[in-house]
Amino acid sequence: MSAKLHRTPDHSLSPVPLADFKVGVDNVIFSVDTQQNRLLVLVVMRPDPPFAGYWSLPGTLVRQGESLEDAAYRVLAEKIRVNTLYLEQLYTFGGPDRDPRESPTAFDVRYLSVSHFALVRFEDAELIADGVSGIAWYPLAQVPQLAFDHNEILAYGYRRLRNKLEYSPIAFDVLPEVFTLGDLYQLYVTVLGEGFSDYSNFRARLLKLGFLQDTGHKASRGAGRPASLYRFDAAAFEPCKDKPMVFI
Amino acid sequence: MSAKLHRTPDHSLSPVPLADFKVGVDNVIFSVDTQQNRLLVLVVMRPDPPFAGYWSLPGTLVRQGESLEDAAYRVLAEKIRVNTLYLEQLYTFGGPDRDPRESPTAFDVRYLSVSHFALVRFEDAELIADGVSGIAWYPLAQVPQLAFDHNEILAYGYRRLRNKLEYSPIAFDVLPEVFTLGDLYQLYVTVLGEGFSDYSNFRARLLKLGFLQDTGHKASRGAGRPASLYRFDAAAFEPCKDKPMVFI
DNA sequence: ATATTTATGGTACAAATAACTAAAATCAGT
DNA sequence: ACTGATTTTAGTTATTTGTACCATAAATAT
Repeated sequence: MSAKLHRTPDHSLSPVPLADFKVGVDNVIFSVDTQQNRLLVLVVMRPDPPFAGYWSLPGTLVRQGESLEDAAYRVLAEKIRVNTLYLEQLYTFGGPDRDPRESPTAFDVRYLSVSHFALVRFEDAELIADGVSGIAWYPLAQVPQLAFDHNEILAYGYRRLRNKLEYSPIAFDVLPEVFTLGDLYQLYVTVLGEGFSDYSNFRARLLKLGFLQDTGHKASRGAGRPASLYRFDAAAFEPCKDKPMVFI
Repeated sequence: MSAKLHRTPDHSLSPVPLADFKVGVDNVIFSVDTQQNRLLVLVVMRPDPPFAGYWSLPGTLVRQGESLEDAAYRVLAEKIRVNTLYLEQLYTFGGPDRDPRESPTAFDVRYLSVSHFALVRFEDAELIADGVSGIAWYPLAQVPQLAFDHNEILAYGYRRLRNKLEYSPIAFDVLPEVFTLGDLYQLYVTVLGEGFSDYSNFRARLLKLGFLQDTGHKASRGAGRPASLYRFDAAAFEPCKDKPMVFI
């Protein structure tokens, strides 16, 4: 708790001590099990203090020479093997007292978390169990109390997921390469609930937007007329950038 | 550049050196001069290196015991005297090499910027000239090259401003307490350009949404029929939370 | 075969948006 | 005090878009 003089960038000499930070990234990683229609969140068990024995969002501290995004990708790669994914920055949580390592007496180090939001394909995703700490997909509704302020971060991520689903083509980062319109609709229902158009109107709208290309193949799984299989056409999506996909 | 062993939270002993950070906040502070219909950004002159003599976004480094938001408010209060304003977190810029103080040889300290987005009423805002460094409102189009990656941050802030204007009642944080529908329309035009509804349809929509209460008074400034003065009714806005105000 | 299930392709109605027209209330100048 | 310019206000109308609902097609299960 040294109260030395620090040189600030704007003025000459200031008696106000600056905080020293370690910066972490914590990832809210979502996936959707399209078989069971469940929205899943990736959590890892903390073996060491603080919060030993608690589940938490997968995170790490940023290393020398590493960008925030690099760190976020690294965490992801340590926990899960995927080839495709979506990732963006979410929000930065940085109040004092958010990490017990920095309180109550020590003003030495602050821990700040730059949270990220990621989506992976459930089928492709292979969890990496390192034997030391647990790792698991949790259905969103059943996520227990997490370490630190991670429940708050998760809530923030879920809000972002819902918003993005409305305007962005992120659904296609979660679905398999080819999918039926029924799959797509179910995905929206699993994440958003039932508060939007019925299947028929959803269908009509998506097809009219014109970025779903029919593969010509059919999917037949059990009863019912076989559904056409579609593929997302990223180029054809461009004009639809600002148009909503669904109306919540 | 010590390569000591660091204790990481998740594992035992790791030879990977973590980065040490100073955390800054940089504010994109917008205002609108409703007299001259100009969108303005607040910039300050840097008296000291790095980037001495460059304009930059007003920023500061986070102090011990201070939250990110507190730091953002502090910067604002140091530069400008206002009673009402809007402020929210924008994005966190944290790559290595974004601050010359951390490169090229030194891995000692990284500088990370948690940018914030703020709106103030131009009439209320009184700039605080501390004599040492300059401070000025710049029309957005005429902002020169700024220090660090601040032009990028500014671009990000402007995108946020446009998006918020579509769905949030932030216009009323910039306008005076009472205003005419013409004022409101002009504000939207200055920020968004001409790419949306004409005045007549804008008017009809806003009035129908029902959160503008007529004060009963009229504004007469020069030629033309005097316009009714309105006030924003925050309570009545609630139901309109998700409805767009304009269509871009 | 017949019922059941799921996919597909519609229609009809209500609501919202965009383009446009006209009237009302002021001012500036003659 | 009339005239024209200017700005606010108040509509009308055509077109598009969203919603609710229905009919048929193509498969499976019994």
